[in-house]
Amino acid sequence: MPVFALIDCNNFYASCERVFNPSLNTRPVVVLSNNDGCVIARSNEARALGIPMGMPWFQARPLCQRHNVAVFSSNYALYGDMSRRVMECIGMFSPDMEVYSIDEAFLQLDGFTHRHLTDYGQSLKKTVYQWTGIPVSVGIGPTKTLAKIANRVAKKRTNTGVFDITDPAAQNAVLPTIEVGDIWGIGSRWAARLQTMGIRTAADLCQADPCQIRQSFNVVAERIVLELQGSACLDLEPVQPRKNIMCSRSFGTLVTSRNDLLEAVACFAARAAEKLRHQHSRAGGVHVFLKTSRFRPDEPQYHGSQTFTFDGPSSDSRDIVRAARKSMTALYRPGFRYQKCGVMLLDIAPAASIQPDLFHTIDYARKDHLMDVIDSLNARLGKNAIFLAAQGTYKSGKPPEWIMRCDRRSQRYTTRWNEFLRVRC
DNA sequence: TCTGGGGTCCTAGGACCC
DNA sequence: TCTGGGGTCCTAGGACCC
Repeated sequence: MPVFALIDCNNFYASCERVFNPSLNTRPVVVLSNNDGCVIARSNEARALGIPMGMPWFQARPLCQRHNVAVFSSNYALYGDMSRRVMECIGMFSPDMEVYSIDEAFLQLDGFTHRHLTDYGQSLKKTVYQWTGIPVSVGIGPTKTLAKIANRVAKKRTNTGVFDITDPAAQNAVLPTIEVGDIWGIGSRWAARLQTMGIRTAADLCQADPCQIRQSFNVVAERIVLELQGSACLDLEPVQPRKNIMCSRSFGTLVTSRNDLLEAVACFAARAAEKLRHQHSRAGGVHVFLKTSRFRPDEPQYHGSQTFTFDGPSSDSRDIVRAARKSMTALYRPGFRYQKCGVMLLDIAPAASIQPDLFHTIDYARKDHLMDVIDSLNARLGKNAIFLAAQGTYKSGKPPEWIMRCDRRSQRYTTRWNEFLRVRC
């Protein structure tokens, strides 16, 4: 029988901030989304103050000021690098690992059952903390879904941060105490529908008839029932190249100017192209969208999108930026105050397997070489050491209006030479 | 004044094919 | 009066995740 462990970092973003700033250990900590829009991470103390996840910052602000909460803009350079370290450490505890998100990983521990699994979890937790400073919780179970539940229990109801739900007795004890909406894969819509069917807890869902759940919902829901019953339907997933690559941002302030939009969309397109090349793929097309703010119902609303298809697949920033600007030009209407735009790359395929058509004239070798040079310069000298002029050059000396706000970002301690932690003795 | 970003999978229905 | 059967592919929309 398989054994899965789910390792989940506790309040990951808040914990990252604390690693480099121990004075935060005694203060509630909150991290804001991109553009300082809303709360996306909270330390336990901030949770206890009743600051809900997703609360807009302008609403959370008075509460935070009253309670001396430390508030940070998102610092993805830091979180991404800390995540890499944590994952590297977790990976030493089993050859079979799936990095599930920036702060979670599954391990398969089938071969480890001769050890005491809880002890093994303890030593993992201790090692990650010692090597990275990040606290984690470990849930162990016979399926991924049960391991998720075990992790929840580990985090909320144990002092040790490790919980093993492999034993059926443990399952019988825990499942009735888990609300159906807290099960992995059951969102708010399904939870509401299940409630009306009289299914309120994980134990209720576990006892439901999988076929009937499939008929009422779909195969995904059926799998959740089976997983709760202990038959593993979900394996560890190998890392797959992305099928879609998106880059979008809300603007720092609402934008009216066509030139600003062209500059913004060029930046997003260039960033998306970098991600595309990083996974050695090419895209068949570019999708651009542009919209006004749904939170301003009093203002005229505009939602537009446009798809551009390449003659042959491309990963060349110049092609992708050109296509994005062309689409933006077609989308733009004067007289609106725009809140957000974005670029999505479509029909992504591995660069190596591109089938050129009989009359193709694209010199891939030459284009790839240029992009390699750009990417390696930026890797060596820092982000945007070299970029396309269409991305804008800050001629006026101050950043353009569309640049997102991040007034409260901490130092990028681990990825910038000039932002190292300084300690005064 | 101020409300994130980036993904995945499944299903139903329509177009189209032989 | 009477109008097949079986398949694939694509898209939009809806659900979910962190």
